[in-house]
Amino acid sequence: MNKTISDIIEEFIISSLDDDSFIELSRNDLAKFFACVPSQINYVLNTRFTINRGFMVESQRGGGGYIKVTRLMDTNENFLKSALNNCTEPVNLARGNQIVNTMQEKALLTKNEAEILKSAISNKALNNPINMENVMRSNILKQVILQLMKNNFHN
Amino acid sequence: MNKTISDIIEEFIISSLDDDSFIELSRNDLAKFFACVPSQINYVLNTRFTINRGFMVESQRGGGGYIKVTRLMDTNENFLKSALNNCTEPVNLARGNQIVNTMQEKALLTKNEAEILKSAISNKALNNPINMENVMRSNILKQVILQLMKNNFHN
DNA sequence: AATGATTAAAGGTCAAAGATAGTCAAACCG
DNA sequence: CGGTTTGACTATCTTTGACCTTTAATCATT
Repeated sequence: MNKTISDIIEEFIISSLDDDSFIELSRNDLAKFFACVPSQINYVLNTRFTINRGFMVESQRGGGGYIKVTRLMDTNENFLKSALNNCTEPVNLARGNQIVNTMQEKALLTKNEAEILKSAISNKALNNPINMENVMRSNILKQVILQLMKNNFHN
Repeated sequence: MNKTISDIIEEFIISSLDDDSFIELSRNDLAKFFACVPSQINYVLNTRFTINRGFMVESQRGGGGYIKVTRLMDTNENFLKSALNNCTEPVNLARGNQIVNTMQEKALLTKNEAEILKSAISNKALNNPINMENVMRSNILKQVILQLMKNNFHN
């Protein structure tokens, strides 16, 4: 709704990170640009650009000082890359579920999302013998919907 | 029937929910508008906008604080049943996406979950001409992983 | 030219003030 | 009595400013 100055600064920094994996900022210049006190920048960095949210902040004081914000490519990305590699060849049910479970462990999927996905790749969803996308798709959706019903209503 | 101020606030919020599935309110502004104490708003939310009645309330304190009221369509179960019925016959891409989008609008799927699902039923995921579960599964997973990468890493 | 001292230019910390929202129990009213 | 209204007190998030620390640049001395 009503964005705070902190929200706006956050957006600015994130949008500046679009292409590069890091940027260097000047705390004072940023504060001037947004007409706020310099410590406001620290507030934004401390509350928004945490490790938990996938960022790293380094800085240097003194003349020529700077603040460097890095978007972390943590092991999650490596895992996804390797999993994607796995998918260049057929994936059986056990292996598929294992991949989904690991994604959930790594918080790349919520429990709900993992359940949705596992129902999408279940044998039930995929056991269509004929080459028909629409049929396969309807099977997948059917399974997902059944799963959602189970999640949302207890019967 | 003499309406109480609580009833009137309830009606106001519900009418604000016309098309959108949620709105964000300012507790203080609303209280001022209805010339009541702010905690009156909490009373209305606690007694009228319950899960049981098909609503969800989220909020944030402090500067830029807000109250977000989401309507959880109680016709959700009916919609799922009808969608499931749809899936007894082939579902083309447009129709499939439409179903997923509606599930998202009805808060049955988060944005993330909807994206996952749409990538799972995309033409890319399903265009395998041979009757092989494992191949289809790996295709689906591949698309989902690509989507997750897009969600989690900006490149 | 080398070195040590001083100054200027960053960024950091923390607590108070400001801005919202939440809780709970007493008072009120039908 | 049961639902509603009110307000004092509390909790949480944001903004601000005074004071602190670190580092580069400069200056003075030998």
